[in-house]
Amino acid sequence: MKEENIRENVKEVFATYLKKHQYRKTPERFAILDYIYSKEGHFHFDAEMLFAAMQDNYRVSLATIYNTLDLLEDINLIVKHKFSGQAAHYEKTFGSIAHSHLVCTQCGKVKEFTDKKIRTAIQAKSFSSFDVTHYSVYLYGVCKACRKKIEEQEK
Amino acid sequence: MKEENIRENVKEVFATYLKKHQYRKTPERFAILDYIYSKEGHFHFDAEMLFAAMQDNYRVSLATIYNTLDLLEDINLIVKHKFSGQAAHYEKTFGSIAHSHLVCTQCGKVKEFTDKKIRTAIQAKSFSSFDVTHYSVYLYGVCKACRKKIEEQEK
DNA sequence: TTTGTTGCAAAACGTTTGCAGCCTC
DNA sequence: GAGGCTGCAAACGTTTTGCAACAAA
Repeated sequence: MKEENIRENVKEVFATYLKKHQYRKTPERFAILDYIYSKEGHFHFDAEMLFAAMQDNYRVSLATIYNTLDLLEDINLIVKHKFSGQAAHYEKTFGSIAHSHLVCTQCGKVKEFTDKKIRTAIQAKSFSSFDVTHYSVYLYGVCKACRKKIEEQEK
Repeated sequence: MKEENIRENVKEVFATYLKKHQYRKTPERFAILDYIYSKEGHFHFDAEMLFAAMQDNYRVSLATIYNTLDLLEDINLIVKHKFSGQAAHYEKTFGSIAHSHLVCTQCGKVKEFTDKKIRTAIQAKSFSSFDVTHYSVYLYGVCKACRKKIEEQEK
């Protein structure tokens, strides 16, 4: 699916969800969704970043951002990650391939990678008493830059 | 390795680490480590629980607990999990088989499971510019109990 | 003796909540 | 017009920090 279509499609998904639950279609909610899906690639963000970045386009309060992120998480239009840092990170899911994360325990940087074997192994798994909607894989370790720093320190 | 040996072994690992970095071997630090490794199976805990539970044996402040948990995380004697809830959860790693987590997005309950295919697929992966030390797999979804509740609500 | 570590309390941080006014339905 | 939603600020729970007293090396 093309980027453009996705951007429209997720709006529909959100609208349908809101209608079903008799929640209201407010401009704030759609502004937030659209901002997130206007970004290409694996756009990682937290609530504060979104708040700051959106000031230019459409002004919304932090409380509303949190509220809306919760709704979007409910319908799996975004995923919430809790890496080791303080703030929760979010990323859009629709139209993106399931991927895993490399998290550097030294500097906290996060990189994505995809691996077919991992994806297949996880998707093959099923449970009688649990309906899986999505998943996250985190590999922790030390990135090249931090490895170098450590080696230099040890000299 | 027997449980008893593990309990002794991790103390050595910790002691070696402390010595290497010229940190001090305080009774508080070893009391915390030993308490964690005195529990059998996949012992999940957060800082507050540990603080409360340890009062009987050896009194330590919350600040020291956080300090020590950080050190133990550094040497991978424990893993830190950040589920969607509030407080970070920890669990011991030494002597336990790598496992994945099922997280219910409704009630927040966490169950463990092991899957050889997933384990193999992840362990087979290697990176030229990243040294993996450990990993976490989370499958999100809805557990049986919550599924029932939702179905009843929809009637 | 030196200096890292502790306990305590206060501060910091991300997130949630209460409330008055607003705007969708 | 009714009631959900917003922005604001205050409150919350977890984690970190500053500091004086303490204790490991």
